[in-house]
Amino acid sequence: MVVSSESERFIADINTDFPEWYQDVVRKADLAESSPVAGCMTIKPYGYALWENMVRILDDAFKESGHQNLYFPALIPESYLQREAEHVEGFAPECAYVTHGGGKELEERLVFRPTSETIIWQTYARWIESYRDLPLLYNQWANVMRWEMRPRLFLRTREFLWQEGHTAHATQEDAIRETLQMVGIYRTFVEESLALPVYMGEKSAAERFAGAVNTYAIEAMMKDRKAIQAGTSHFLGQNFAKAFDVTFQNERGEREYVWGTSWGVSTRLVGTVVMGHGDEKGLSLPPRVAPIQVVIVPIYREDSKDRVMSAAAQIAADCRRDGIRVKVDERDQLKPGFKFNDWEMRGVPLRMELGPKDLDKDQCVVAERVTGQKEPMPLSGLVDALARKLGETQRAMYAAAEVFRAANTYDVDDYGDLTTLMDQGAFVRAHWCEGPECEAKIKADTTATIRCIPEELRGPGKCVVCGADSPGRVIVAKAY
RNA sequence: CGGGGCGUAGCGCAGCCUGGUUAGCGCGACUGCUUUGGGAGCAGUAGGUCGUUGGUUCGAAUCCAAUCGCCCCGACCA
Repeated sequence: MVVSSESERFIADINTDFPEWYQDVVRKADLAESSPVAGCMTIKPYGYALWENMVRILDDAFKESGHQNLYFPALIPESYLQREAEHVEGFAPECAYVTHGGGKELEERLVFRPTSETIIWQTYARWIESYRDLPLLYNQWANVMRWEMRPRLFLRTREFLWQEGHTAHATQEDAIRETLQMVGIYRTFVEESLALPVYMGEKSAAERFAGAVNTYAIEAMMKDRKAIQAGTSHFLGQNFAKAFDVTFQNERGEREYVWGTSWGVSTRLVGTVVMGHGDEKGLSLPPRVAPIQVVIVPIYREDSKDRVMSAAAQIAADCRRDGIRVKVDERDQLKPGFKFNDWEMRGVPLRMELGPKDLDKDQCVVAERVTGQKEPMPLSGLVDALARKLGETQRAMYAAAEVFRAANTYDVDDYGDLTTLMDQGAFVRAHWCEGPECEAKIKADTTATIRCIPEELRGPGKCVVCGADSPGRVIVAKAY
């Protein structure tokens, strides 16, 4: 416990003060800071590099599945937003407006997009005429604005970065297939690249996207045992097609409304990684998205400096050639011990210590961020060994997150047990009759919500609230 | 928007209750020397409209009012 009391000088204790810990890590790991405008954030280079790595992997997956990127403007005429009744009701309270331009008040106010369905469907109406134009599989990377009342860096900011896919299809089946495909891509990304297991399933009616027929989501467990929605995919039915009159002629020459989907993930994924893997030492990043995968800390005296530094530079060059993201910590005024702690706090998966004693033995010492284990490694074949170790770390982090989630997930059939567990923080798998009253009661009693309805938990039982027949268990948890 | 807490150097804080020289301390920054395998030492230097506005007073970081912002808990949310 000496270690944790030492650490308290730098970041708050993750076990006793999680929100403070989160703030400390985001700021001291140099991910982001708050801005002069309340609720907005400045994403710093280290945090942005993390986001860029996520973007690259996702963007590749979108393109491999046949999607193209495009870009719609940030400003939307207010009247567009009002075309779809449920949609406007859902978003109106959190819209920000542009009212003046060129020194004059505008004739029609412009909404800074809270999401782009309206302007996109307005446009799709002109782009789609025939079944030959379908499907339309488009995505955009953009910023959006929602005037949230309680902002937190990355988790809930008024402006954030995201991607929003908007597709149009000739048939309901195609649109549903697309909706499920995309939430599946998100699941693969979060599990394989962010090393966090998720529950994937449909949202309850109360949690559904405003304007959607069905919403699917992936939910991950954070270190405080709360849930975070890491990605969503919506089957829009023909709601927006009807609101914006988007029709096509089918092969028989008949007019039909198109079927739509939309899906997105945001910079909230950065907060998800922070809270999903962080520990008492700070940030801990999965190798696949870590901006720096290996940091080399050179150790030397004046007489051995040149020798160590040139060896470090050589190793770094070899790593880069094989696609490993490596950095040599050349800061001359800091002691190695400080650097060890600094890079651990910033979540770098592997640290290499390289000093004269190592060079004498043609080796280096490599420490793992997750386990704290140190081991000597020979310089010959080093790059392959590092690549292997990065892969092991990626898998170990997923396994650890899975163990943590399993230890905090309970099948519950008694309502009293459910409320007790929600006070402690946990995922509860409980039967639910699908009645909105029972869902509302859980929320009123515990502030927890039904996060999603996973397919793999389907099966008959009795509702944990009212005892009526239930078609399956759902995930109940407090959420971000 | 309701409840609670807080705004003093880049960061963290003391000073305020009980008004009074030149507003302090730690960390960080800068310079020099010595150091460097788990958070270095010494010496020196720089850095402040005390959140903002107004009021009380001979005199305000300190008392009063308003206002802005931040954090936590609730309602809302990617």
